[in-house]
Amino acid sequence: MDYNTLTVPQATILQKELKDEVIISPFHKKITLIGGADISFNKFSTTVYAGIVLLKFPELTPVGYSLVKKEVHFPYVPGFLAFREVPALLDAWEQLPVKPDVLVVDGHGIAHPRRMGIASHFGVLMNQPTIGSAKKKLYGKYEEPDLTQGSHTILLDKADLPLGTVLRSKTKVKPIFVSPGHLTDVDSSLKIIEQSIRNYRLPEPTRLAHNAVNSFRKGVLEEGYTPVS
DNA sequence: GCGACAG
DNA sequence: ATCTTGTCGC
Repeated sequence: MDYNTLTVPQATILQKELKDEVIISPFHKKITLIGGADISFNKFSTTVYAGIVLLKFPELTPVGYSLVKKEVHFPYVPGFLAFREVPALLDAWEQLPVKPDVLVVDGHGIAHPRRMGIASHFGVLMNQPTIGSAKKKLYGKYEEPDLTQGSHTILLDKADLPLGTVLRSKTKVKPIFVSPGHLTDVDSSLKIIEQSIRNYRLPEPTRLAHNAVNSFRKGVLEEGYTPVS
């Protein structure tokens, strides 16, 4: 399936089909390896730099970086981020020597109009446990959490069903939006993200992935899989 | 018709 | 998302 030639109406149909394959269930397996995925690109360019970082858990020390460059033509349309970023992430994924127990994707999971955010989309395609961690809300309603670190409220859909968590990852910073992608649920995704926060607002997996793809885009890091020495 | 709107 | 320097608040 070539996402580059899809129209938004066609992409909507695909999301509605994939939606039935998303599995929301508690994740209780022990985690020893966690991954972080993100994309970077130059404004107005069709080249995207994708990356997946592997980290030891619970230490959160980087183990390796998988970086790939790819051409994309699907535009950024709110609600359809997956059609723009998933293809490149799949390449980075296949390039990994070992797969992580759970992957944190920069974006939303089921906290989406059709419950098919990029984290759910990727998870279903790869049959892989995923969690969405976003910096802004896309869909849902919530009460602002207290300003102290760790405070959180629930992100709800129109029927008041839980979609995810609005988490104050650090004291007095804007909250982040955590939602299950695939093979995880609201509680376990929150627990895993809480254990992935260190000294910054964003969890280490996506924070390091973001740093990596930016370095890659600037030529500081090279394409391919690179183990950390 | 009017807001909202991941990256 | 990316482009950018200084500046404000704790």
